[in-house]
Amino acid sequence: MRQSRHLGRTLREVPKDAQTAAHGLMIRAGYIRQLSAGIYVYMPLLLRSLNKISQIIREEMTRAGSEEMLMPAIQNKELWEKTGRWERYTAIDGIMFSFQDRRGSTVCLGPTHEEVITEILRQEINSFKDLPKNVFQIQTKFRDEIRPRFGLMRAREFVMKDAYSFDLDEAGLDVSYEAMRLAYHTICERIGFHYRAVEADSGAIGGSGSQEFMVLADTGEDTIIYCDQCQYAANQERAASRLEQFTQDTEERPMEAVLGEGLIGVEPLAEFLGIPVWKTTKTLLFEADGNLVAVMVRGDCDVNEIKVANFLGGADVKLTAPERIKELTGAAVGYAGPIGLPDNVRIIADFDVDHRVNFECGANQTNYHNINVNFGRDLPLPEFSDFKLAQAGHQCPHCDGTLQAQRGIEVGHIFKLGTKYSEALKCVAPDGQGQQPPVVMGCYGIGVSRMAAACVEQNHDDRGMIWPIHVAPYHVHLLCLTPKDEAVVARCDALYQTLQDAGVEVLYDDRTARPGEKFSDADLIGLPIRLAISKRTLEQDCIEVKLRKDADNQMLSQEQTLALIQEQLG
RNA sequence: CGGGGUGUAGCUCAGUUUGGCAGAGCGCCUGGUUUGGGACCAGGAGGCCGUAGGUUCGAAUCCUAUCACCCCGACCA
Repeated sequence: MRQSRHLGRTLREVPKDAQTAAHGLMIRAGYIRQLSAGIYVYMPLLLRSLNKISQIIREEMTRAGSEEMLMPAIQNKELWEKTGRWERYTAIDGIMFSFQDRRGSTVCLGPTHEEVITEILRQEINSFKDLPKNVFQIQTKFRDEIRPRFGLMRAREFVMKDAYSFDLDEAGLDVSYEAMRLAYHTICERIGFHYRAVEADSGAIGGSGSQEFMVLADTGEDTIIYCDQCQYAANQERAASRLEQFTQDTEERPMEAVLGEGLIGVEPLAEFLGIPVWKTTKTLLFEADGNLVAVMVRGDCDVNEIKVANFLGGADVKLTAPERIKELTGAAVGYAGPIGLPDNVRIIADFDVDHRVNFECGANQTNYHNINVNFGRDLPLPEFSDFKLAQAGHQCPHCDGTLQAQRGIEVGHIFKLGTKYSEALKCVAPDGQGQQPPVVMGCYGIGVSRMAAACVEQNHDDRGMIWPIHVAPYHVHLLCLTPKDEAVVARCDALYQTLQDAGVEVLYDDRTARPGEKFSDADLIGLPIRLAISKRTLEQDCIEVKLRKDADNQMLSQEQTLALIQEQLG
């Protein structure tokens, strides 16, 4: 492509809307233009990268036995009502765009396609012999995100690959899931990501097992918890951890309420009371689908709200408002405790709250703290489960290692869905013996446009992008540095043709700009191989070659240049 | 949804407090000098000041409404 004809000019100044370095680079380099909040135009350079990422995904999905199809973006309300998700996605979460058509029917723009594909499979499957099936599509998805962010990273309209597997039983699902898992690893490796697969929470979509594929980047919206000794890695939403255990007092002391004014936070509290922080207890009040729940965790921990929600059967869990806390506890916020709460408050506690002798907790009275509290004597045993947020520094749940934390961008997520959708939509596989069991489903998503954003996020410097060659918009950026010199132009034109004939994708900067501007634009656009030709290189009968990721350039003959390009493409 | 902020030239922003000719830098166009990391000189084009209404002799500026975008929070396959 001749750059003089290319659409997508570069900007010298960073647009004010840029929220991350990579987001700013995408705008400055002419890859994206914003149309409205979270809605972007994919300019020619970006589209080429998206197509390459899509092609890699397409090849690996096909290789793994999935078949490509394409479903409509517009879906009808009735289908979503059958699975009970209409209300959740529109009224409660408000994430789905919906509107009325000419005839007054309510329709939506698909944020995901479980309903549609399950409905289709219901029609297509007549026997257990028709299974398994696995299909995928690469398509624009619509989600009215509450807070679009970071350009393509969290957009309201975006490109997604979604795949769905249909099996006779759990064992079949395991096979399908494993094939997808391996394909996802291959896809990430081919694109060139520095990434990690982690255990994940399956969230509102439902189901049992799930893993996320996380591209490692400090600007990622998710936190990954991983072990420094074994292979354990999980999204912080899901991660388990063990806490350091301490020697307990040998005898129980009498409980008492201690006055300690204005103590904010567990450290000052522990210091004031003369006890270790691990003896303190945080009690947080939540409303779960309207029911009150008090959650206790050890003072040196935080509550993982997702674990609480899962424990309560997928309830909508929210921290209780301060005014309500005052009503319930009779104390200012910060003094809630398990003793003396109203009867309608269900008390649940993290495992590590237990097995402590003479611990502290809030007294439900402003400025008062109960010390030397003991389960069984001062209050009944609450329901125990895992409610704490795993943090760096905690111990690994599987070995003696210490957990570490790192930020990640979720580019892929694979789920074992089970029969939630097939049951709701009656997608069954007659077994020939009179039974009609629902098919067992899996679903597998990849954020295609998010992958492009993650790629830039992970590969850039202060001057611009540094694309991995297999997803770069073009392989080579050819710069004609002296566009007024006919001999130089002729040489560039010839090389441009030669490269294209050899199957090399070239962006040819034939503009009448000064060399400095061309170098800056080349750095910004970030194509992996830069070739420069000028009067100077012509005199030496060679080409100046520079890899975007390297600091130095080299003068090579045309043969050497072609060889180097082939080597890079290999 | 709650709190805050911003809408003025293609981009980044002054000007609004205290009403009085519509501004700067970058970019763009023309001519000239330059020519390997966004060069210099001279000249030029370009804005219904987000939109609608109001106050006023006079509104980018004050008032009201409204729309859009951004940030923080809540929330979020």
